[in-house]
Amino acid sequence: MSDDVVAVQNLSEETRPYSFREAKPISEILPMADGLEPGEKGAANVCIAGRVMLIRRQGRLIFATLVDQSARVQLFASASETPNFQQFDQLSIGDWIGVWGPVMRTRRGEFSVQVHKWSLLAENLRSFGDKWKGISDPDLRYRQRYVDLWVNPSVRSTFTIRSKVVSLIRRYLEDRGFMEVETPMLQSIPTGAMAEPFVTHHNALDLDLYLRIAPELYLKRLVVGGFERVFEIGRVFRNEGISPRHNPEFTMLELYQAYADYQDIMVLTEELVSHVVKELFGTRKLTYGSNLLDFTPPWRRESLEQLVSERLGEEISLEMNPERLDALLTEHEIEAKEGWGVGKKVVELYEKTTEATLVQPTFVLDFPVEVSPLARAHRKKIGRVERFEAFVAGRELANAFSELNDPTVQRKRFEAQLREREAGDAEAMMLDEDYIRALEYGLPPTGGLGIGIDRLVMLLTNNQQIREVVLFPTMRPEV
RNA sequence: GCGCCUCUAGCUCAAUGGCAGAGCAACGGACUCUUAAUCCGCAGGUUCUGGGUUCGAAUCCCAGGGGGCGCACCA
Repeated sequence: MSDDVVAVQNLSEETRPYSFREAKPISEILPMADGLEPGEKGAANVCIAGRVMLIRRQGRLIFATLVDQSARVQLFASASETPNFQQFDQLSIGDWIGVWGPVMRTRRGEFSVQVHKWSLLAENLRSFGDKWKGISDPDLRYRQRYVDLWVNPSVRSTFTIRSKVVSLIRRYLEDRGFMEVETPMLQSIPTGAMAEPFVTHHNALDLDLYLRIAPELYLKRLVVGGFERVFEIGRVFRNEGISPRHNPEFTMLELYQAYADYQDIMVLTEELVSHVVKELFGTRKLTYGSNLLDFTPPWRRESLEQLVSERLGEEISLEMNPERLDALLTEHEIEAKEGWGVGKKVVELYEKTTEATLVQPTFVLDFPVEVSPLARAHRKKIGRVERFEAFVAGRELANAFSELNDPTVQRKRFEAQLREREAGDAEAMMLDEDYIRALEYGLPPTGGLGIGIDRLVMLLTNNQQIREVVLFPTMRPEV
């Protein structure tokens, strides 16, 4: 035994160990149950640590359930063999202890660790809630996630999966030659998406700065700079309403691949997502709500106009009769705002009527140029851009395009956005002069992709609420 | 931002105009093979806050606060 394991003389602060590093994960000792008969004690001693989450006192015999990150196991403490038995008897649910002793099977057959030596690592002074129901009040769960994680095992599982998802994506992209980079979160021109930013202030520069709403323009600058495959997984911030599907800060994956177009990115997207699903669950199918989703490539590819036409049973296109389009908007209770062009109206109609019906993974292609200021014009279809959104279970999973790389056209697109901004649209995209300058140096043909990690994790963990996949969702401060 | 719902002991919940309760947790005691759930005992409250109606309010009304859901916005 090392010096780490301090013999327990009493439970005072001074005797508590500063480390307990020889503890093994409980999951590693569980296989030692093999071959043990009920009532039999094993030969080997083990050392484990964790929280006491249940205690069953039988007088001079105590059963407890010790839980660590990996698993749980029963502790068996007897007055005759456990030192400081009286103190052990006084343990509370939630106390952290380290234990040393042989494995065994109780007479009833439960695999256990006998407590031959133990140490209080940290005391729990508070309640972990109802022994059976734990805590369920959402407010309490989000504010005190450290309790939620102990009393609701599925919560721990959700965040374990989240971590694996990010890790799998990172490894997948690195294996394909992508380089991970970090770009500014504090930006003087918050652009690259349509959203309202958070404002902050830098004192030394006496300068208002904005929390980024997207890393997009910086990542494309890096492609101009010669990094041909870059990605960033990071937080973005949007000053908008909070809802079951929106948290003010959320995590985006963005990637850019030189010499690729949106067709290449489509293949990358379906392969990336189906790879993650396969690695996590061993299959490319998964249940979300009442739907069985099949991520096996290739996913359906269909133009936005075709999809909305199918849905409504009549031809919808940018070239359709404008009066008929307006009539359809009215029919579907969409109130057209000042300045909406045909493209915006068609997209609104699509969003209102069609998006929710796209259950199986679907690539929605070729958006109107009007709603896509950073995407490159379609090589064949006038008025459209080479852009797709991936939809799954009625929700947007990814947004991607062949990147617009003509500085003159880009300037005109920004100027159109500026006019919308002046007309009162606070979320219209802002002009970034340096980005235009970067394009003037030459951006090769490039495909780009954005995936909302939180939404992806919701899908993969069968959660309908973003707060279930964000460890500490944004809340008002406690009063 | 708008609408609807909700807030009772540390936790999970009862009590719907008439004495604020239970289970779990806590606390005291008993118990050497238990499995969320032994037995006995003991405590535990600004019923979110502030007004109002009423003989009487956890309950009805008004305002405020926290939370949830829907809409809007978006990813």
